[in-house]
Amino acid sequence: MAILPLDFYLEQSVLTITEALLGKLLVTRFDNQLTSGLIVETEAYNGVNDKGCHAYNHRRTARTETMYKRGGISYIYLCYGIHHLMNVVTNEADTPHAVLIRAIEPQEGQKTMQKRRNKKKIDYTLTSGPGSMSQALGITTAYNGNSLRSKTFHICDAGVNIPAEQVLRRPRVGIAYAEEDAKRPYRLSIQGNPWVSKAK
DNA sequence: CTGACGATTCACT
DNA sequence: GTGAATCGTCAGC
Repeated sequence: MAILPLDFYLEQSVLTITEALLGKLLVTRFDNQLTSGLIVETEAYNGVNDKGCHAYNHRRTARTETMYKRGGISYIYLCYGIHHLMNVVTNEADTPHAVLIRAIEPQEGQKTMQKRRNKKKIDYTLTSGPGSMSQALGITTAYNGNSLRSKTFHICDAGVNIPAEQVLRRPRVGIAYAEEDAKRPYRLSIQGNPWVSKAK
């Protein structure tokens, strides 16, 4: 399967990429354990004018520096001291756009994911929600800033096409501080897919 | 140096 | 439905 080319990540509109990532395959091969899943839920963070974005108003700190790099890499940070949240950095350097990957539909390595998640049974909570998804794929802040076009960490075109009418658009949650920007329909998912995280 | 807090999840009532 | 977990980040002093 074809790893997405650099050009895919340099598109100007982060919303376009947020939609295009639905149906793509996210793959990790950490600790020699192959795990992968189809992306079913994404969220756009639209740079310096988006109050929900860590880089709002050109905020530039050690943490946000990753988002200011050229697209095609990961931006991973620790949330609530527990959860490793993974984003896809897009656009050219100095344009801090990112797409949060919120949920996947498991493909390869489901046993490994189950073990990492410490679950007795596989159910829809295995990879649903950004913290859970990262845990299942073994993604941690240790991989922050890494290329998404490497052997061990990449996104491929799985030949799955999601028609526009199957794309559900909802407001982002958990960012009340973003005020009016919190209401924007930046949270995208595949309509009817059971692996999408529960809307709050 | 200090303290408040978070792009969440889970156990428990 | 409610609250705890848990620690890096960031603004302010």
